[in-house]
Amino acid sequence: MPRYNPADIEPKWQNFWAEHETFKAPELPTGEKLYVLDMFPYPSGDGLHVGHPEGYTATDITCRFERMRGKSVLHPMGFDAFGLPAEEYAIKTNTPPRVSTEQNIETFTRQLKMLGFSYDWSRVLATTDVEYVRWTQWIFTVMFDTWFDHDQQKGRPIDELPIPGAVKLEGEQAVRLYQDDHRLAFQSDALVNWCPGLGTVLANEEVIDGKSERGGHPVERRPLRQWMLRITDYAGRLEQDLEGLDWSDGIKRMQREWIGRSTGAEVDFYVGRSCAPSNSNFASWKSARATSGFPRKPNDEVLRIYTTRPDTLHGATYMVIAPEHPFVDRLTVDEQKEAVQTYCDQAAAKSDLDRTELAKEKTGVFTGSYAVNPVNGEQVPIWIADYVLISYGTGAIMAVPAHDTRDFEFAKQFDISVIAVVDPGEAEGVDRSAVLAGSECCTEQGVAVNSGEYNGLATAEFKRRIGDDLTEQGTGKQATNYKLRDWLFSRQRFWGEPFPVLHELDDAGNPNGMLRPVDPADLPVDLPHLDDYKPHGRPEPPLGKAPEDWLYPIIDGKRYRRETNTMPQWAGSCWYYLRFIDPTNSTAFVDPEKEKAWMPVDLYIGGAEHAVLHLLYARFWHKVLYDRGYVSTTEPFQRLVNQGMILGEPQYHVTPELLKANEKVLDERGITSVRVESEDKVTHILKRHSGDRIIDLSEDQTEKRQGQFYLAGTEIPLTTRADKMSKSRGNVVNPDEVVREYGADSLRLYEMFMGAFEATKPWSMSGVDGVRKFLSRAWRMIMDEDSEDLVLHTSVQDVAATDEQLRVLHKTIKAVTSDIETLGFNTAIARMMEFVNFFTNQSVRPKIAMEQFVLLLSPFAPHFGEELWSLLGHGDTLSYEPWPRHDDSYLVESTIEIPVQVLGRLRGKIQVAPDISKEDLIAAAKADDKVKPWLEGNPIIKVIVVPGRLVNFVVKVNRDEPKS
RNA sequence: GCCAGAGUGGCGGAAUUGGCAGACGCGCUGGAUUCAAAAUCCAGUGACCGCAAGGUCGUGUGGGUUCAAGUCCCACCUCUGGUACCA
Repeated sequence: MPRYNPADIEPKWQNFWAEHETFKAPELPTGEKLYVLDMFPYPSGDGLHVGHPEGYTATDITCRFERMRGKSVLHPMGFDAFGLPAEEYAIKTNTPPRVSTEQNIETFTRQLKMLGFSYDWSRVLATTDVEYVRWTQWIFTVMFDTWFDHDQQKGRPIDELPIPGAVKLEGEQAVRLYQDDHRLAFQSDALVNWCPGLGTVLANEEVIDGKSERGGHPVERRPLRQWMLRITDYAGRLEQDLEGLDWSDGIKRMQREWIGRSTGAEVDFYVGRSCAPSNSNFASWKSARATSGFPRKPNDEVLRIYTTRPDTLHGATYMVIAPEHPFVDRLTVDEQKEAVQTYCDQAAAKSDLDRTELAKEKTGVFTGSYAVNPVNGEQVPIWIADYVLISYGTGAIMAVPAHDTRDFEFAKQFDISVIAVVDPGEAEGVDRSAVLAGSECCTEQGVAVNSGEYNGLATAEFKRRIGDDLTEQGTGKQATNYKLRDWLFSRQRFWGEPFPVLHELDDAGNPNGMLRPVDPADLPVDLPHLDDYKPHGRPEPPLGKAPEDWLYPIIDGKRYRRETNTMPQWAGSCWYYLRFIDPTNSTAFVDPEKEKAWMPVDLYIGGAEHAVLHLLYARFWHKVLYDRGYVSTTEPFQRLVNQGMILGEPQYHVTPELLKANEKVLDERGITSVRVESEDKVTHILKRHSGDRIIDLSEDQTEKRQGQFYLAGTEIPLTTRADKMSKSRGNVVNPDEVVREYGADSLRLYEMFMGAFEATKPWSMSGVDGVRKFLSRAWRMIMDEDSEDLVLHTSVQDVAATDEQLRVLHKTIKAVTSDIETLGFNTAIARMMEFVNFFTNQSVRPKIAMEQFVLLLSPFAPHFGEELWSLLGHGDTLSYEPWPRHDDSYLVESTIEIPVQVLGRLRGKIQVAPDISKEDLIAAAKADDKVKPWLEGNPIIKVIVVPGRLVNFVVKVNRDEPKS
């Protein structure tokens, strides 16, 4: 009695594929190429999550489908294995990170293979592989060797950097320092995100709401010397090139917002040498500027600000500089020194979290000095306030309270005058007179007032005019700014790539500030063995405790100290898609010919959580490699699709109050609960005992009345909600268990059947059961389950198909093919279910139809497909069988059903020939028994006919004579 | 607060873009098979009224456009994600 038994057939075919290297990709594509990539997993200690196989199955279906359509498919897999979580796990389990990482990779590999993905496993890599690290470090040296030429908008070799004569005169050291100052990889002393909980600094992208993305530890601002990558130089191109990419609008928008391009003007306000500049000094400064023009770098005489609204210059009633601004000291008058000092100290002590969450009320302090507004010669007071950030624009602003909400709040707080310079007109929701009187703030565009010669200009025109005027006067210029900050690239942890950089030491053994990249021939710089690599909460990296011979290499008689920071987790994932093309190359990171043949990635699938991290960083590295001639495309990932998140099964929640009030009732029913906290809310998930396990309530323990769920037979209201899978909620689904119980093909099929690929959707174990039943039904459609041996069902015969059978078959081929092309996997499966429902009822099932069906199903359920393909009498794998093609001529039906509406409501249905004429169709509709009564006594005004779809009669209803 | 996306039976979800709402699956009900059960097969299954034929209502809420609205427009509510002094 051979039933469908995945436990037998799945390992069998997995072994077959491995033995025959069925999915080995050619070195170079033969014919049309297709590079399909999954976001490689981070091999955590928990093993694969059911979220992983969702994307992996989607790419696998696409690959298997396209292989059958004759394309050369590259479909690799690897592991992103450096970084914090792996290291934390290693510490927790007290194993060296390399050992625990390798164990985790082994688990992941076993699980991935168990799911039957058609990866070319000969290309597998991990970012922690020494040979991989070598090339990650090599790419870093390329970044180190590159400066960004803003005129050409291109990264160029550092020895092409023009050195100013003055620097040259200072000697070789000065030249080297000047170069270091321009490299894409450089060191900086800026304020960084220091996370004591993790014992490392973090990139801006890794800080969310003032907490670390990993672990949610608080993050504080600290000045520390760190390695940075000059991603801001590429901000313009990173934004622009999004245009040509086939990504979802959502992800593009998120990247655009993160890059945060804005255009406006930089304007110099005269501050002179004294704290209250005089009019005559201002006048002479202004006339000097008219001839000298706007300097690239401002001197001490001016305070340079950035604004997106140069049209509101006349409304600037005060200025603000950030507490960290270099002019704070010299602009502070003696009487204000103490107050300013106190304020700046407070601001420095504030964490990012304090600055944002406690930002309800504006704070600030007056410096006592004034600047002169270049457009009208007015003196305006200069304040210090932490609502201005040192890291954006010039760290200083002109404040226009009438037309900027933040400035308005500040002005109200400190009683500063408000002058309206934009008349918003009679717009809805705007109190025009209040705005003009300065008692309300309006940020909308409008027409200029109180702006001297500019009065009457519309905002856009004003901006253009004043931009030109400022340029001519040498007091300002158009400027573009980005929210994006340079990428903080070093970490004070052990488990990452060591920087291939050496610090030159002087005779006393101290670094002299000179850097030397490690020679490419000496790469990789491997991690040394450390007995203790644990973080200690201080910013000194653990590699500082490395053995002397590692830490202090001697080259050409010179002693160096190695850089002891390590690279962040993101380094390895920035270029892995390139290494997959040529994973064993020992002379280059990728062979140029192969790179050209396979790139770009045609389909990239992964979670949306990488929108501003991995996807931004990888694009940046790719552009640098492109500029330096190492890759042939400007963008790495042509088409990107984000899979939706898979949530746990819905669970029943009650509020803490209800739980307390109903303790007794719940107890009597053997119901227990699990407390969960999310954000600031606390709820309790109701659970019950099953043996010695605690599981979720069953459906019949609840009931729905008037749209509200209650605990069955009680008045206790329940909220039902599907949440992210987490151990604390007890709703994590383990793929191993699913495969054991239902098989890999069922898991794959279910993940695709759950709903739209990009939608968030809840897990349901009975849904897995449903697709498993479908596979069993499909098995029985072809195989005789009652026989002792593996024989075909007697209905499966080598005969021609009937017209109806052909129609069903070709309809299915057509639908499944186009659904796979658009990643509409759920509906493709529904169509195949319909096919099985139809053919199970056929007493004769043409073998050819069964074979075509098996081919259609095989990308979804590959083990099932291979097994039946072989039972249908084929000797080899079906992986390269031609994909079934549909023939439209089989799809035509002899009669079609047309709905007939009267006044837009369905009143009848008629059977007609598909090619019926309009007139005949109307006549047939009128004649229909169900339709007739609705037309009687009501004159037809209009008839709407949509050929092949419907007929709709628009009638004049005669109210006086109701129809009988 | 701002910016996206979503809200469809008891549940997961379909719906060629304005043309028969609820495909497909789960669950449920009834029947067949069985000593019995599991499995399987068949039928039914949005709500309400009706013996029935049939009718009325129905895609978060309220309005609108249209012969026709889940789909388009306006206002609002709820949920999910992103973002948060970026001048």
